[in-house]
Amino acid sequence: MQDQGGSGRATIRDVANAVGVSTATVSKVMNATGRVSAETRKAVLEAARELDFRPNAMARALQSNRSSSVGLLTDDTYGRFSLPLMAGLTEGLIAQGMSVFLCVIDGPKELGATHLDALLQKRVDGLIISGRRVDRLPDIDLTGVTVPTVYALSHGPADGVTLAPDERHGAALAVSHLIEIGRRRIAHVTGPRRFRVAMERAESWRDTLAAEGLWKEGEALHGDWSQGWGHTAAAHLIDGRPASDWPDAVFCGSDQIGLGMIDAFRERGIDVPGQIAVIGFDNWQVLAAQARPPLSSIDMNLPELGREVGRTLTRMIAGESPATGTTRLPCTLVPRASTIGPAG
Amino acid sequence: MQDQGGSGRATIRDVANAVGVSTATVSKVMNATGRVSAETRKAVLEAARELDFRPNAMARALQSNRSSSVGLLTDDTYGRFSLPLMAGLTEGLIAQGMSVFLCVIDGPKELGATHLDALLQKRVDGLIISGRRVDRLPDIDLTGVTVPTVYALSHGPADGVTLAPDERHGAALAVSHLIEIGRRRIAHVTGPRRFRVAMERAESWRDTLAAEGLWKEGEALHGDWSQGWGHTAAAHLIDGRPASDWPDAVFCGSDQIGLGMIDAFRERGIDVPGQIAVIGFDNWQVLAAQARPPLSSIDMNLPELGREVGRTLTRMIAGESPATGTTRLPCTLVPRASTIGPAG
DNA sequence: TTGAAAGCGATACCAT
DNA sequence: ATGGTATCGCTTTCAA
Repeated sequence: MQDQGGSGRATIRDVANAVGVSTATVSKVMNATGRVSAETRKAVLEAARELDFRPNAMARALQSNRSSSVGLLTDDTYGRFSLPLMAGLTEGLIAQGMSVFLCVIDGPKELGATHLDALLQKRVDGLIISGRRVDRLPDIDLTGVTVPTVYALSHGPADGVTLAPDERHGAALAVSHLIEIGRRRIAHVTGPRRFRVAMERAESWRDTLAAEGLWKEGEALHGDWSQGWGHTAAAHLIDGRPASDWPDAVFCGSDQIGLGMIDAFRERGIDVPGQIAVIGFDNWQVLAAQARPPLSSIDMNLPELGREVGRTLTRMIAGESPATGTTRLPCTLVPRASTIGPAG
Repeated sequence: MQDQGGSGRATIRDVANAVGVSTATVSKVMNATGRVSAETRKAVLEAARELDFRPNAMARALQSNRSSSVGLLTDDTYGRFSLPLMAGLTEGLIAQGMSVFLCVIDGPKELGATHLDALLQKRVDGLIISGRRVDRLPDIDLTGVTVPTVYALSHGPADGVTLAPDERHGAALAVSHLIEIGRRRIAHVTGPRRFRVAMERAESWRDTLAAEGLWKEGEALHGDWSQGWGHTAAAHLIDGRPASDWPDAVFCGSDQIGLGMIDAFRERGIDVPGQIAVIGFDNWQVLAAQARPPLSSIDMNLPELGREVGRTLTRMIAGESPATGTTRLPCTLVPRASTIGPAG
């Protein structure tokens, strides 16, 4: 009593029979290809609706050699970076009828191979490789894979196509912002040296300061990405030093570090941003907006990156060859009270 | 020079030709069905490997009427709950060659319909519906859809199959833990009343306390899920009251609330857990583990939930009819310093 | 043990 | 403007 019309199980032949035409004609109507009389078209359309006809994508794929689906391989179990990216990705691709297979390959090495094999059997039109660690690729062997592939966030091989946020631009945005609000002694506290993004942001911090001829003593402070490290680093910068030696702003490599920093300053009765302004990176809403004071940050525009990945992959599938190497997408400054104060 | 053998584009006929047998025989070998001589089998297997033959899943699907893929519809752009669930889901399903289409339908209402249509055209064998708001379903019209469907996290219709964490169990775990460490005046600060999970956790808090004959004054404090609310609620509980009126523990409806709480206590010089123990909910690692002190919490075991969703859906696809209504999966207590102190 | 042939559902070419 | 038919790659009887 639930299957009026067989819901979605009707074939093109059912429609053809219902109208009294051939399957070829129905196909033409459904794809708006070839000449069909207005009358026939209307009848076919009506029957299709009536029967809840939905063309079988498998059959179509078999015939056209295009599956209208792509695979996304990621080792990001946590999703802080992946999901916003996926949101943009699926949004961009669905417009062209493309669906995205998600494969989370956080686990034994063979898991990646298994997923990849499944995707290849399903004849995905394209592949996206994205990693949790922005600098290290998920562990998959792509040897011999001829499917168009885009690397997102994590960096693919030199002859591959990679899309990633413009880390240097983001860092420059942060530092320029601090300079604009009048800060001159801008410290940098960030993640491990082995992270490519940490080095890129640090370089950009240094370059931007140098371009303005500002405070150049001291180096970037490298630790992990955590709140705890922010806290510790703040102590390094402040404790046992005269206030005249303090920075008047800190650019942090992650929002978590920024939070720890703010925390430590508060404990010491240092006003943020009055005495020291703080800006983070990632614009991890739920953290940054909830901080006290709310933490200014740099947004990597991951959804937009995802959309761009979709566009690029689509073009590759269509036969184009986008620039190899890494294409950088701009970041955005999100000012909050930790730099501009409560007044705005 | 990269396509030795045409990488993954070889057909069953290519293999058959290479060996000098029929496609039927190759098929039998590949599927371990029918009788084939050991000799032939070996030759076929070898040729298949040689040619990097990968059966075309589209053709197989067309023939078997099974696509070996399922669709996951979610409106969780943020991913805090979705991704751990997906990780478990894909892990559980890939073992059976099943891949998961991810559809993020956070956007205009028609987006859901578009995605659903794409999935139906692709003849997914099953559907998973999961929401950001645990109590409200993503906005999709499933009328007339006959594909096996499982609801995860968010609750489906009464005659549907839903899998969700056992909120009451989780809350009971938290409260029992507090009681075990000797607390007797256990407050509860949680999210909005309109959230089903908020009400369930609050009820369980009340019931567990009542069962022990403990402090029953006061009601659960409902606000939003944020750190800010935790901070405010702490003020309610503490400010202007004699210390003898203070709770000696607070069970928080989210880790964020717990963080705000800890923060407020610290500002007031109240020792956690010395004077007041705090426990959160969600076990959002990156927040809870980084808190000062690290926040005890309740883990909803989302990856396991995902695996179970996979199993259930598989059974439904196989024709079984699992119990309708909601099946609850147990939570786990994750004790940290905010309840048991630094010593352990 | 092996193979020939009929589909699965849709598309596209070529007639009509 | 329509329709017959071969075809996509694989599975599955049914014969041989």
